[in-house]
This record gives sequence, C-alpha cells and structure tokens, in this order.
Amino acid sequence: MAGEPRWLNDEEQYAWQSYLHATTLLEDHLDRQLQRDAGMPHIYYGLLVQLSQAPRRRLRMTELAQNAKITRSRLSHAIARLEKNGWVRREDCPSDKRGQNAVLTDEGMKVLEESAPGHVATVRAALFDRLSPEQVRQLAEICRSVADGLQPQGADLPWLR
Amino acid sequence: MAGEPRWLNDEEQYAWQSYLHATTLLEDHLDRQLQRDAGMPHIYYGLLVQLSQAPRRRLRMTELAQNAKITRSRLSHAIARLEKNGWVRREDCPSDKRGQNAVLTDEGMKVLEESAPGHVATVRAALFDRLSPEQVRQLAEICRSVADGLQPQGADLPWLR
DNA sequence: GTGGCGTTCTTGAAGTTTTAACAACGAAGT
DNA sequence: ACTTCGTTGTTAAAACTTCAAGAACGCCAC
Repeated sequence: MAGEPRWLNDEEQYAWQSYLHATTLLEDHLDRQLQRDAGMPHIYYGLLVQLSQAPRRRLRMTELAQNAKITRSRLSHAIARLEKNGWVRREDCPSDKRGQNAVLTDEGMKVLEESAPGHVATVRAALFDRLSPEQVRQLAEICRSVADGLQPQGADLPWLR
Repeated sequence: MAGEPRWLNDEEQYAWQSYLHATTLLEDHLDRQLQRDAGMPHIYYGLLVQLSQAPRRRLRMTELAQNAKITRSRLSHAIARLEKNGWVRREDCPSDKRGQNAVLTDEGMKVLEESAPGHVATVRAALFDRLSPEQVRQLAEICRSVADGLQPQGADLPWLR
C-alpha cells in the first residue's frame, strides 16, 4: 500500500464522485419507498425475494446470507425481525441438526406480491427509464467486472470479509 | 403506481442483480478497509474529505450534510463521534447564531493524510483498475443520469427525503 | 417590537448493523 | 469412541442510523 500513491485523475475523480452520489441517492430512495409501502428496508425486501424464488420457499440461513451478501449475524437479526412480523418463520433442517431454514410464510408472500409492482416501478423510474438499452448493457458489464474482483476469497469467513 | 406492472426484462434483471451485487460488495469492502486502516466507516471518512477540501477546512453543518447526502440528524451524531476522536471540532458560526461549523482539526488532517493513499489504492484496485477508460466514462455518465433523477425536490426536507 | 413561520441543529429512543464470542453439531482421522 | 478442527447459527454489547420531537434563532409582515 506504500510507494508513491497513484491519485485519481480528473476523469476518475469525477466518475467516483458521481458513483458515490448516485448510489447513495438510489439506495436511500429505495429504502424509503419500501419502508413506506412495505414496512421494511430494501435489504429485508431482498431477503423475501430470495426466499420466494427458492424451491419450496425456503433456504438455509447460510445460503440466504451468501445470496444477500450479508453476514450470518446480520441475517439472524433480520430474520428475527421478519419472524416477528409474520413474514418468515424458522424451521429446523432435517439433514443437519445445526441448520435452520428460513421459510417464507403465506403472509410474507402476500406482502411481497402487494409491494412488488410498486418497487419495480420505482426501480424503473429511477434507473432503467433514464438509461438507454446500450447503457443498461454497459452498467451490467461494469458491475460484473467489479463484483468479480471482490468475490469471496478472504481468509476469515469463506464468502464475505 | 397501479396499472399493469411493467416487469424487468431479462437484460434489465441481469443488470439490476449485477448492480446490487457490485455496489453491496464494494461498499462493504471500502467500509472494512477504512475501519481497519483509519478507524472509521466510509461515510465518516467522506466527511473528513469534504472538510479538508473546504475553505479554511470548515463547513456549516447543513452544507456538509447536503454534500454528503445525509440527514442533519445523522451528521450531528457523526460529528459528535469524530469530535470525541479529536478529528473534528465544532465552532459557533459568527454570522448566524443558530449555526455551527464543523472544523477539521490538525489531528484529523493527519489521519486523513495517512489513510488517503491506502484508500485511493483500494478504490483503484476494486474499481478503476478493472475498467477501461471508456467504461469509466460510461459509468460517470450513467451515474450522472441516475443522480439527476433523484435530486432534491421532496416536500418534507428541502434537499433530502 | 411582536407574532407567526421557517430554518438550524440537537437530542432521546427505537431500530439496525457490526464485532467478538460462544454453543452445538458434523467430518475425518486415529 | 475420542480428539481435533471446521461449520452453523445465535447472542450480547457497542456502534451507527432513523424517526420524532423540540429549543433557539432569523425573517418578515403588521
């Protein structure tokens, strides 16, 4: 990390500023929209989405955490909260006595179905409606490159950190 | 928000997934790097950067909050923490008795100078080194479009929310 | 100058995330 | 079976953010 630091040039600085600016605003925007319309922050909504797409609407805690890119600890707290809301319930894993499955309840599914259209509309209005199809492809490619460079390979936890 | 919901097509879904994936990983990555090397999360670091670039290394609370895109409440708490660390101090605003200036201390400046090279290197490694110059321009343009659509015009607070 | 209204900033409480530690189980060798 | 080590998920405490409320000041019409 030492040596002569290679600072960002003007173009890079501008891009970095714009990136921070846009991602912050978008995240806040989505959080507020979902908090208002679905009663939960964006990340919690994402957990319900993951569960809804999984076979039998259930996932092992670790797998769900991996998909959502959060720590197991954070997931534990999140599921506790969603359980209190009745959107999710826990279930012992038959094959591994250590394991827990998070299961999307019917009520959780209902909340998801009710809030999904509004959420998609918000994402569309904030992002896709403002970009050309070409830009959508560019964004995907850029994000894929970045994500590839940050993948799991840390020593401490297998997949994060 | 009603009517037939226009769902995301395959390309859009892929882009959205990639976006969430990449931004989450990058944010976590930067937070951890700065927490480790500078003893504060990314957003706090950004506050010090803002102050360091301001005339006389000081800014009104509201202005700083606007620049950093956070609420005044959040900033109040953040500055309280940075003040406890000795990186920042508060100062009454001469022209407006309601106002407060956040001032970057010498010690804060030192922390910034020490951690900046490592931070830039991290940003570079995670982002710019993985993108072509063309992609950097594309990213900036995309982010600018998105940010433009989310600007201040909410009713409640003038500039956020 | 006084009342009314908006702005500036702070505060306490509740909710969320991080960090470190831990209990319980699984896997594999001996 | 026993030991060792890795994995799974949770928890308590500290740190951070959000939310609602409020104190203090500026501005302006009257």
